[in-house]
Amino acid sequence: MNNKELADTFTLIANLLEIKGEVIYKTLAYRKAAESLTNLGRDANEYWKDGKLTDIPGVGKAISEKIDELLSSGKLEYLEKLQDEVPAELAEMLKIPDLGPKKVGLFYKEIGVKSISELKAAAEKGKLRDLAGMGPKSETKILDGIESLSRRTGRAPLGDMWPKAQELLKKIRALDGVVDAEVAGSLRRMKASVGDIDIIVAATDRDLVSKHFVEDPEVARVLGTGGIKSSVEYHSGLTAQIWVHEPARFGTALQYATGSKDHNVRTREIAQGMGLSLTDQAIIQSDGSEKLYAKEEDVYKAIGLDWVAPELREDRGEIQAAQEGNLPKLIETKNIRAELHCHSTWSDGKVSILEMAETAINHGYHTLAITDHSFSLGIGSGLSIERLQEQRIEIDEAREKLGDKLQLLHGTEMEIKADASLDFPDKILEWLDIVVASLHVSMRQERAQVTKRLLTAINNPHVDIIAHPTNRLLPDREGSDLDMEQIFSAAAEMGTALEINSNPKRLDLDDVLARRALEFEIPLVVNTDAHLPEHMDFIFYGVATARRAWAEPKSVINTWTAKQIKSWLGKRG
DNA sequence: GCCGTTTTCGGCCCGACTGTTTTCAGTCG
Repeated sequence: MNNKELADTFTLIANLLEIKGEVIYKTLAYRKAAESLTNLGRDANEYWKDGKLTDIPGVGKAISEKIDELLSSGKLEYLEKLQDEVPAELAEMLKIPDLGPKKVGLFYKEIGVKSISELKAAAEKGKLRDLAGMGPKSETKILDGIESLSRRTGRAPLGDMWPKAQELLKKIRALDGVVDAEVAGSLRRMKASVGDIDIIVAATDRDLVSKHFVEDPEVARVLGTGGIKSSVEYHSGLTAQIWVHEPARFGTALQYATGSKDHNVRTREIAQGMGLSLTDQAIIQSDGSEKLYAKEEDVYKAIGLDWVAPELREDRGEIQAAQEGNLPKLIETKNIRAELHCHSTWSDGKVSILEMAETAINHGYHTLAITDHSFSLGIGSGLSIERLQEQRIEIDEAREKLGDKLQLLHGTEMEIKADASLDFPDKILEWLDIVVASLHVSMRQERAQVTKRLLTAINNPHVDIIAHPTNRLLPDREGSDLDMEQIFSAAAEMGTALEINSNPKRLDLDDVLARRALEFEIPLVVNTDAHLPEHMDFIFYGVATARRAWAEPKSVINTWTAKQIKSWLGKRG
């Protein structure tokens, strides 16, 4: 069982306990443990083997015993017993908007409703309205919620949501009386997948802004609207909400809505310790008076913290760093000066080598590596050794045209085959300027084999970069089952760089693994894997992921000078 | 169920909105 499966198990337990009506703090403890396992960056099996499960934050005696049972036997008696009382299907009903654990529990206990389809039938027959706390409106709301669930998209990749949020933001900023507006929530924290769009608005006429927001013709359903908060669902299935505040409260409002929840719990604790109460409206002093903050920086300052970049606000140590003045000087997109993984028409890219080179120059880069696929990747029309040698001629021609405007490197994205052999012999790898290795096939092999494939590449001194190491695809395809600790050890030993692939469908390594790689002092590289000139804009998402991993420019090789990159490659053979 | 710079017991962030009530419970973020 991997971390995600453990986390899913504890999330299920939390949901079932909540429906059962267990004290809320017990369910919170299970959720906290699930969250913690997801953000761990190390395989929980490692902790288990060392007998150190309780070192994991939020894991104490009871939960560590459950992890032990799950890892030993793959089963959990506690969960099986719990399911006798509360069927696991009930947890599915929690996905219906505006329906929570109390109501699900009520419907189950009172009229035996176990599934969404049974709930729908009961609502249509008017069987819900007479239950305690229910009425005709609540019944209709549930039917609307079920319908909305079928329309909703769930969490979507950051790359899909970000442009939509920017459009919405533009619309809102253009409204009368709007002074300022910013995205908040997981979108502002640049999480790889995002549930909905949160926007904080500073406005002089707050009602007018809310009115325009909910009356937009693209709105399918108004989920709620009040003096401060309004939320809507668009015909596309996307949901968005805005909080409208007076401009003087914009700082606390933005801080609050950016989250994460756990980060906010910490900031509030600190405020409490100072006799203050931090809310989305203001900081309330011990005498009850309000202090207003228009700027987020000043909110952090007021509770003794340096301003924390949104990408770090996950309660992964950033609060302590902010207290001690130790926050990292995070990498920025403008620090990126080289692209070391892209494709041309020689394989599955859409434009010529020269066009990619010009795009790189327009991005202000000093170095570009052309890394077309190698031959065993049939779908990417990979290059044979002969074709690779022919490609060198075109590279040299391009070099002549470009002069000193760009350092153009001839490389490959070499396939690591299913049997762990590499596509090119060492002689060819040595001849190339740069070697990026990756796998695209047989990613569902068992852990030992798929790990061995990456280790073979890492341990070859001619391989410089491992691209998209886990091969996950957002939103749904999980990465290969890899022993990441072994891979990190080997990469650290060999000095092989690991990629953060900036394509928003990949973002691989993810933030958690990239941070772990930095702990091993492994060099990172943020590449776009561009197949089109426009793809080079993806760098924004890759850098965001690097920021979430606490990366500083010096740890990312494509922030280095052209000379430094050339010299690094030269030393690697 | 977890945790400790007042605590090994007693807390655990805080408020908006809605629909049901007639002062509050449930849901959400």
